[in-house]
Amino acid sequence: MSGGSQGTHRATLSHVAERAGVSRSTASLAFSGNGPVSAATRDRVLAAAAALGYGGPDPRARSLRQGRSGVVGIVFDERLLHAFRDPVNVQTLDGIADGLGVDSNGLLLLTETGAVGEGIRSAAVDAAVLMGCSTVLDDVIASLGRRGIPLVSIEGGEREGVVDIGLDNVTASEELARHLHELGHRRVGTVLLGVDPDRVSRPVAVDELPQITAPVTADRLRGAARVFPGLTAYTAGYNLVENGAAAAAALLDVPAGERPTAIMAQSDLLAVGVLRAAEERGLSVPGDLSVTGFDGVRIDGLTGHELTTMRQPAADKGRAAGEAVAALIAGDEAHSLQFACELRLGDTTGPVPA
Amino acid sequence: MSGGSQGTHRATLSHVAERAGVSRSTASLAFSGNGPVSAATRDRVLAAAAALGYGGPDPRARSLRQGRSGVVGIVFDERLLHAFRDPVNVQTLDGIADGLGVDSNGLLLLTETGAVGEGIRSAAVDAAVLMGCSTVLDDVIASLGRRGIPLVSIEGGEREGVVDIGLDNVTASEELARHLHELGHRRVGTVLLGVDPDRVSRPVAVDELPQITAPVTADRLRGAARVFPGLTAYTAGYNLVENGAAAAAALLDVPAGERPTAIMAQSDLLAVGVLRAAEERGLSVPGDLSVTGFDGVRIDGLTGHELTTMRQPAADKGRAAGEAVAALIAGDEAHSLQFACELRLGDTTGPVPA
DNA sequence: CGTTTCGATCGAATCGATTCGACTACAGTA
DNA sequence: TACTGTAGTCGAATCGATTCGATCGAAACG
Repeated sequence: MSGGSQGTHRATLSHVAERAGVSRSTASLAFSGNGPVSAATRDRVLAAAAALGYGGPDPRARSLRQGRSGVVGIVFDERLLHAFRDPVNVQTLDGIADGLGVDSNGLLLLTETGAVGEGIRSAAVDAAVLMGCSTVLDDVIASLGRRGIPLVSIEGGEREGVVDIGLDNVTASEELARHLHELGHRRVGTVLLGVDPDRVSRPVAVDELPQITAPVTADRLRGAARVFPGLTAYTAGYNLVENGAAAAAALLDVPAGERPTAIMAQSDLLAVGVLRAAEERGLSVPGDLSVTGFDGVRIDGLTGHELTTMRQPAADKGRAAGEAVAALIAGDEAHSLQFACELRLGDTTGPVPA
Repeated sequence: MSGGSQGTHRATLSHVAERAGVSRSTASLAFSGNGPVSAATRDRVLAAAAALGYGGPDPRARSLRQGRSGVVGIVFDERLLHAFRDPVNVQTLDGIADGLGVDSNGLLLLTETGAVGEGIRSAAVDAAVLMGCSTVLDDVIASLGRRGIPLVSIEGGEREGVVDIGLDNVTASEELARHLHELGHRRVGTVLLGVDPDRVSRPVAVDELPQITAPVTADRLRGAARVFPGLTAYTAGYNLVENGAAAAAALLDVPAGERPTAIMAQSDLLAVGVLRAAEERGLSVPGDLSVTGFDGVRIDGLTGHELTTMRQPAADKGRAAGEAVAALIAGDEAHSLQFACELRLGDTTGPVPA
């Protein structure tokens, strides 16, 4: 099979109109159904189109004239591979598609890979959803804002001119911490999501909190620190199981007396990594170590444990974002929104070891 | 935070040109850098743009004039939620982004949810990659073909005018089957991916093979049937763990003498479901039942087993598709391609029970 | 000094549709 | 019969850029 070479000139609406013996405007009406056109005329136009192999109005011209493309941009600050390995993002995306409804012409994925840089500036989108929250996006926001493109962020924190859809991360995280506290835990570690665009894996001091540019990370840490002011934090960089395991290793491989009795992972994916690290070290969960996650996603194939975690309504979040986008495009107002999480007790947390 | 109401009229290149005291054409050159423009002039233009809050050339107008948008459509025939739960699709997508390179302006996701129907026809894409293979796509292919838009399919089988990037599914599957055969297995079941757009979960007779519209499913079944002509097949509909478990249940819950000694799942996700179903029934793997998968994806959190499977180069496949698209857009030729899979022995297959 | 050359700029055509206001019949109404 | 309303159609303006060929001035050259 081969391809390429799209023949000579392609038929346009003018050709169709000429062949059907009507004006361009009438032909246009026949296709869009926006004006009164007699059945006979419409049939003639459609027949002419078929004869010429005309594939319908050119979306480029249409969107120029109408001033909108029906496309919504989804901006990530990492590779798709990483973004979509996280079920939360996938659920959110699905929710967005759902919330946008049938008027949408699709979601335009804009990523680090050569697209955010230029792509975001030269993509014909009617609105954009920001799924990352790195500072790289500041440029994007300014650029799109100047073009008058409505913006909605997911877990991006409050920003001027951007509608944000998020979670009650602080209180949710605090609730998890309180659960551990009630079980008697006092020496607690936490595995953080990325703290900055570099995504380096490293220890983080609690007093670095103000410098953390990712709102999710900062808020979840803040909530935990309310209960455990002296907790040890280590950032995993990427939200992947292996990074969770690496971070957990750093927290666990310390003199026995300093080892935390509980680790709060900022996501379920990271928590699975923590579980794995514990297993490798012969630590029983929750006997020797309690582990909590965050998100409440189903992780396929995770057997043997039911994770204690906060369930977040990712799909609802996405749907809300989609609806906000639709409203903004329609010229209506939309407001920032925070969803509540729900504690789900599993079997990975237990009383502090004696 | 709220939004909406994009003020009055937005600045255009003409306004910028006027304010900078140059012609529109010069202003355009200053932005695109496509012609000789003196540094002084360019500065004046950029300054005028900044003063007016001009956000750069309108992508809609640009794409109309240039005849291309830089956007590549990715067509799915299912919800994003399902599509992206499969790591293979995610890897492939990432590969596509990679293969397209930096000229790309992003990937436009077109899905069942209100987008394939109309969206695909009214989306300004330079080319499209077909990721599903249901017959729904036939319309799409015709429609896009008429518009002269190059098409590349992933595992779509040979089609007139479409470049296909796939795998050696038949021989790969046969190799897996042969492995089981060498271990002594004779009574074998298989869990199929979807066989038709309905995605119903049901038993499938081997002589239904010609009617299976999904090439992947058909080819993998064909390969297995070469070794085990009488194998029992059950289609899972969707490629999800729970569907795999349900299909496995149907294969396992039969009189003891008829129960298969091995189950070949057409994907790793389905295989995990099979493992789960076996576990629920107290069957040991590979003691009582051997299980094979397909894909060789890392399934986060799958512990306790190393799946015997065929590793497929999903990212390479995606990259090849991306490169094919890039070539077609550039007017070059591109050719269909089949990648080879590689057998990876795990601990889920063993000798047939005595 | 006249001519060529080249860099910088400009005017105008063009991409392919949508849409608004105007125009024409023709039907219905008083 | 004259008038109004409406369905159907058309012409022309418009969306906002890119790009080709022409023009113009100055520098380089013989």
